[in-house]
Amino acid sequence: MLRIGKLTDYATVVLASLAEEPARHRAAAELADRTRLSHPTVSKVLKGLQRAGLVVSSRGAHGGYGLARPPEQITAAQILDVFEGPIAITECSGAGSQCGIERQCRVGGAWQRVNAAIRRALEDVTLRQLAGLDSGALRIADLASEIRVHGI
Amino acid sequence: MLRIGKLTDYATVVLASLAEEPARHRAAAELADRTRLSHPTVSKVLKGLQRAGLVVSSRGAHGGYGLARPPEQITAAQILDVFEGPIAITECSGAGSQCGIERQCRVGGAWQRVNAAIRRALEDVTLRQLAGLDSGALRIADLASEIRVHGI
DNA sequence: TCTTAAGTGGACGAGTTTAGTCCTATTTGC
DNA sequence: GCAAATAGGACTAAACTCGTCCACTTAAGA
Ligand code: FES
Ligand code: FES
Repeated sequence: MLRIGKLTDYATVVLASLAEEPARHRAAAELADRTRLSHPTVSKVLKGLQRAGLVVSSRGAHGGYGLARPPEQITAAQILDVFEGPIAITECSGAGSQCGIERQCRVGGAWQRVNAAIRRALEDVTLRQLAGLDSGALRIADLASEIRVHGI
Repeated sequence: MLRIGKLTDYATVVLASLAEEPARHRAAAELADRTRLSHPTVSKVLKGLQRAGLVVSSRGAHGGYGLARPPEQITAAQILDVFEGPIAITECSGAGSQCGIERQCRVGGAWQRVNAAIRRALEDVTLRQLAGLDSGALRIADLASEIRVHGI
């Protein structure tokens, strides 16, 4: 149903790899090796993440990338924003939207609420959780995933 | 961030239009007029919805489309499924996925949980709510939208 | 100082997906 | 039989995604 781009998926994998040892910096080539992705692609992903402020970089020989913050302070929503852009679930949201039928359509508002709800859910998920580093990580399948929307 | 296709958006608008008077059938041309969309597009959308079982059709002169069920029995998730397909939030989910790095990647599981959470949220939203027909519809902006994910 | 290993930025093209239109066949009411 | 309507599918044009590549910059170390 809903889809995120491959780039975002790659970003998650790369970040998860970095999260294993948050203190250490790693070169793009090393990350490419660990994640089994091609070097140019990992490089592109990291460039985006750096511009977004999720990772910090050091140039020159012995350079590399590291997490800008501890894994529990990086959320899925932040990762999504990097490559998916600020686009909302529907075209008709926010300023400058050229929907054309906004007048006779009351649907827009409801979708935006759904959108906001999803966003909040994504903000509750941290990189630490995505990377499976949480204490309860191994029992992940047993935990109850409870999600609820009130008053859409 | 996450995006749904225009077709899905159109489908919602058309269904909302049908939901205003669930009992009556309407021709595609009339719906096109109401929604300010082009006739071929509305037609395509309705064909899809019919195949998915969300609307029923009658052919021949004086034919038209009507909701297959009352608006409160049609969910946002069902509408999404029609045009967005069964694809999940990431490529690496379910059978036949050719991710290639599944082995060294623990991220997949977490994304699937996020995906499931979003899906449940969408299943809680009915067409009646999307169309703004609910009793509290006019106060929609005041209601608290509460969404939460536990134990991702 | 010079070399080399890294990141930075942007451009590019192939491939895929989406959106919208059109045409033809089929069904039904008059 | 004719007109009005849906059904199905083919088709094209446009948009977007992805992955790659190249020229440039920065810094470490011999
Ligand atoms: S479809 Fe654009 S505002 Fe409703
Ligand atoms: S990226 Fe495919 S399983 Fe993790």
